[in-house]
Amino acid sequence: MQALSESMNKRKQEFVEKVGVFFEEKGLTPISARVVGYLIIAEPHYQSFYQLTGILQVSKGAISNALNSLLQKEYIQCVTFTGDRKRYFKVNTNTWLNFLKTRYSFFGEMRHLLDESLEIRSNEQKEFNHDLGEIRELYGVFEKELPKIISNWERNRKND
Amino acid sequence: MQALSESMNKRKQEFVEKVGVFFEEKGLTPISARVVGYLIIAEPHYQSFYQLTGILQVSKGAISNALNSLLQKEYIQCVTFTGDRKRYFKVNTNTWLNFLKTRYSFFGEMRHLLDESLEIRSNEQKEFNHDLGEIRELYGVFEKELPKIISNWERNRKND
DNA sequence: TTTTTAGTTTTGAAATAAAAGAACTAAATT
DNA sequence: AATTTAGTTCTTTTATTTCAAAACTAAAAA
Repeated sequence: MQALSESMNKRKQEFVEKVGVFFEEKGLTPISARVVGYLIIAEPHYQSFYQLTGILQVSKGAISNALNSLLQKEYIQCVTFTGDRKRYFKVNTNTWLNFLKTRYSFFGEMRHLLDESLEIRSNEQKEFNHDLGEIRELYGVFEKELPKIISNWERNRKND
Repeated sequence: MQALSESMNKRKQEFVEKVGVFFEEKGLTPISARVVGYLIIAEPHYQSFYQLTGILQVSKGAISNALNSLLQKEYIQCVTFTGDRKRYFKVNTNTWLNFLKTRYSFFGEMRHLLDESLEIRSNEQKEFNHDLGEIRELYGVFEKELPKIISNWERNRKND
């Protein structure tokens, strides 16, 4: 079992901080965001509940909530080892792919909202309606092209 | 000057509500999000401070803050008319294009964070490092392809 | 000059959210 | 059976956010 006081070097600390800010902006709580940041650079890349409370200096309750919410969002997953009761947590690399999928669902939702707005609007203000229509088009293009980029990449990946 | 009690029909109200939820998820406050929702379907597509307080039933202070924060984020812009002291607000269609640019800056930031994590990590845990590297690749591809999609669309647009 | 208009800023209340800490629980160990 | 481990859940504290209401301000109109 590692010492609770085990700490990170400056570069790692700054990295955790930076990823923390990034994912806070994306809607995670500060602690969840820092857990993700730390797990990206942790060695080994899986860390126990206990290690996380120690290295991030937060309460058990807070880590428990953070880990469970991250598990539920599939940012992380857990692994276990025979003869060790503890659960270890690591970032779910597949989910980082899913992030991209979420992002293209954003384009779809956006396109849909713009469709609906055009249905609602009269056809006065033609110029404004035209602008909305153009943007709708662009979101539609994204919606169509992004999956292609992903599946292209997936195909190349298999041929490694 | 329009009556303060002017109200929306059900469909419009639901639309405002829906866009409201959507943009709240993206980090706007409820009132800001509803302002955006309303401006998308408002006729005319520009609306005054006073009209917004009336139709959305919120205080002047709240609208003032909402409008200023939306202006700063460039979700909206204001227009004026000669002989009318009031400022009118409308959604900034250019910014909806910028949203996409913001989104591809996301891919760049993400790619950058993954680069840095690979620098920090030792080359033990080769498999995990390999996974991170692959994801980094994909984000890199997005970072490169999205601008192409946008400029393609911009080219077609001019040729209308 | 006084009043009105078109907002802004300040104040404060209410709601919500994040996290600490303590009490709890279920499984494993002794 | 008693204790330890590995967490979870509950309670409380603190901080932050969101908004209404009222006080304020600067420009325009009367």
